[in-house]
Amino acid sequence: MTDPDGYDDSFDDPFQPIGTRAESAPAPVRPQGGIAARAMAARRAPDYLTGLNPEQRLAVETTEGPVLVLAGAGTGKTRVLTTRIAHILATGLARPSEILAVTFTNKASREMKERIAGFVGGNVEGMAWLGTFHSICVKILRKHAELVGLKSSFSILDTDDQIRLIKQIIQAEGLDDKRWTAKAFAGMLDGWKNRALGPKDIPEGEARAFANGKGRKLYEEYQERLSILNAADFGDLLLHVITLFKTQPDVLKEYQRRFRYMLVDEYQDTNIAQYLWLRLLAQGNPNVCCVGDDDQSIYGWRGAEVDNILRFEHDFKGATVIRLERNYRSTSHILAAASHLIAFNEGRLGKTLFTDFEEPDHDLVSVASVWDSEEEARTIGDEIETLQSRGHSLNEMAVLVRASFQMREFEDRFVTLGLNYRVIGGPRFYERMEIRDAMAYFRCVAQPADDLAFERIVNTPKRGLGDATLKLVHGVARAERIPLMQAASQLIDTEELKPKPRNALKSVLDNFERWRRQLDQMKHTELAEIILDESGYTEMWRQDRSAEAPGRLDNLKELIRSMDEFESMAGFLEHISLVMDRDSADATDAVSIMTLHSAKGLEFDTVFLPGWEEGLFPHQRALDESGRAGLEEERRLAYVGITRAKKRAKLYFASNRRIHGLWQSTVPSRFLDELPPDHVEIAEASSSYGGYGGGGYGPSRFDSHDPFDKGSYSTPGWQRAQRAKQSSSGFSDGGGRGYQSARQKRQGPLTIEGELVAKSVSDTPSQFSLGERVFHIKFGYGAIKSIEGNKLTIDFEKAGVKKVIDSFVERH
DNA sequence: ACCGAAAAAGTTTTT
DNA sequence: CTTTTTCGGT
Repeated sequence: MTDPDGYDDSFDDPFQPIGTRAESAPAPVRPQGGIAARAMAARRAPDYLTGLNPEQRLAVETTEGPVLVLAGAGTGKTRVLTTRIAHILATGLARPSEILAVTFTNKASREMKERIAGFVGGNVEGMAWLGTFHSICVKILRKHAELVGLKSSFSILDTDDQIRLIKQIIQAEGLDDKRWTAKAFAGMLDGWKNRALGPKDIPEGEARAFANGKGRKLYEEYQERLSILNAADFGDLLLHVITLFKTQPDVLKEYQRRFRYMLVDEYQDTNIAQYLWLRLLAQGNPNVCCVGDDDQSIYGWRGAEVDNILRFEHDFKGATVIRLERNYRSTSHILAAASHLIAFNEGRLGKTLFTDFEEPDHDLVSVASVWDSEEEARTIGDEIETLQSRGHSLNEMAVLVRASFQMREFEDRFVTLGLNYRVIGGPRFYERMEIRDAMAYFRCVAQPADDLAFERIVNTPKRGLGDATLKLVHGVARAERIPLMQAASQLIDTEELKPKPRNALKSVLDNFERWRRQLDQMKHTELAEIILDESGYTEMWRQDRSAEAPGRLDNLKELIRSMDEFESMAGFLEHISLVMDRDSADATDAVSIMTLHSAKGLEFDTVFLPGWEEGLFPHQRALDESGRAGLEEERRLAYVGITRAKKRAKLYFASNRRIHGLWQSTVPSRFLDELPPDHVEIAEASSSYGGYGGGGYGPSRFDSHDPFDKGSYSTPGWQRAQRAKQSSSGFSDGGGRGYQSARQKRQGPLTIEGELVAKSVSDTPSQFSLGERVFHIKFGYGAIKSIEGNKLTIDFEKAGVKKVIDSFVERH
């Protein structure tokens, strides 16, 4: 791309439309459905359309007006999106630079680019407006920065910079930064910005909730600081563009005119700000196509507004809604399980997935009970080995957990088994300490006014420049209104500093000056190496004898290697703030371990789903904090998990789990009871199972290990779903008394029609006394050493000292 | 200014 | 039980 902002791109489109467009003609405006257009499309019977089913084809060919494509899991969503773009290009309806295609992640936009390239023959450079919400906003903002009070060279703060900045503001305000943490405020800020609320717009209640009513003031101050630093945080990228569009009608018109067709991926994940952004653009042009699945909305907790997709028809008048329900991924059992489960949710647009993929020998969805997380890992490890020995590739297997702490147990087990695995997710490459440090050095060289970067590395490695010195520098900087580095160099010339810090500071500044001079003279990768070397940074890690140190050095090498792809240091820094995920394109065969959240969009032949227990999944916190909505989001997460499986879905629940160091008994997840019995098998009981089911709580049909007993299937929720499902035929299952009466007796978490009312841990004082001899199903006999509420510390005769919950032991 | 010990907290994640 | 962050002593 010759033009860096891709905006004033000339008409040298790399795509040659299949249509009859004259070479020098301006963009054709053709009435959709016009005879010529249809003839044009028909003439070639383009091969890109031939493999589509009727709904997919409709979604591709309905180019005019608002379109909502409800694409269930595995129904070819990405295919529709990319084919639609290819179709618009091929029929000459728009040029590549006139299509806006928005995704959430860089990964998604990269994939889309690749797939469009497949259609159009390699060159997708013309698709200047295919990218994430944020990258597109940056592109717009760089062009019009002055109109919203920024300079075009503004820098983008990442989460870490943001937190440190907030911390400074909180301290400057004289607040206790322990009582009012920067992290907490960052969370509130995020919430506000997700809803497109500026300092003046935030609700009074929320403004008061933080720091004795200083919330609004802090927000204002934070924005002020950002503008002084000529910086924007991630939320600002969107908000500034919204402001720009609202205050500059001519600019808005320009973009409305430019974007003839707009596409949004994963629409169920959009927040309010993103919605408003889209609405502004769509005002001038109704050709908006949003693709999403309300049943896969799992990011409500970070601001995603399911309402956006639920209200689409209302918001975009005359919208065509197309449902993609034919699933190309999973067996009928897996689909039945997922569909039955998700039917328990109320607020949904409703889709029913179906498939032709039906063979008598398909595995049922399996549910297995295990004693504890250790046995869970052992069982899954064994099953993986069995599958592997039958010739299944490890790449086609995944363990999907609810929370990351569950991963360790599997890693441990797989290590002892010598099973190859990879963990997906976790800290991103660019979030690692060493990468951020190195980046801060580069930023200081390339952007001398980058205070946050300077602060980060001024004393890394240790140079004897602590708080005291830094405070002085800060004081000068604030008084003179100059960047920290400039302030530091002034300070050196005075006598205010003691000789030791003074020399240290001087040597740091001298270094930066030297590096800056070398910036234009040598290759940026070479300079980067020199910087890390001469600053003593690499040496610092070489001295470090901790286990991670070698890995960190490797990461630094990797960082330098990745810089090679960029033209210059500045070019590298420009891109890095928005795009830098490590491409772990690992060729080795390995089982994947990841959270359910990071599994969205992926698929595997076999999916292992451990930890289906109340409190963990659905997670207690989701229930406590968001009630019904929280439960429904958890259920969607379960739906996402099951639908990742192509051939085999295997679910597990443990009767006992160690949470925060103490053993707790657990109840099988209500989601297990929401699965359709005909498509589920209860897996064989494990040998080590002691016959102690459910930890003394109410029964679940999964307490039974008799493979012939599929349980009663009569929980209230199950009946409700049955009624919903069969309401057309008037059929209703009348059973269920047995379970209900048992449920009323149980002492565990109290639920009323799926809504949790009591907390998980009982607050009644323990009925045990010190020194008492007790029996525990796992650890055997022991004596009570101490009691804290319902937590007992017990010295077991065989197992040693353990902490357990009192409901776990009985008097003896 | 730096290091070690104690205390606190401990879903989910992208840009 | 772990990991991370903070506090206090040297």
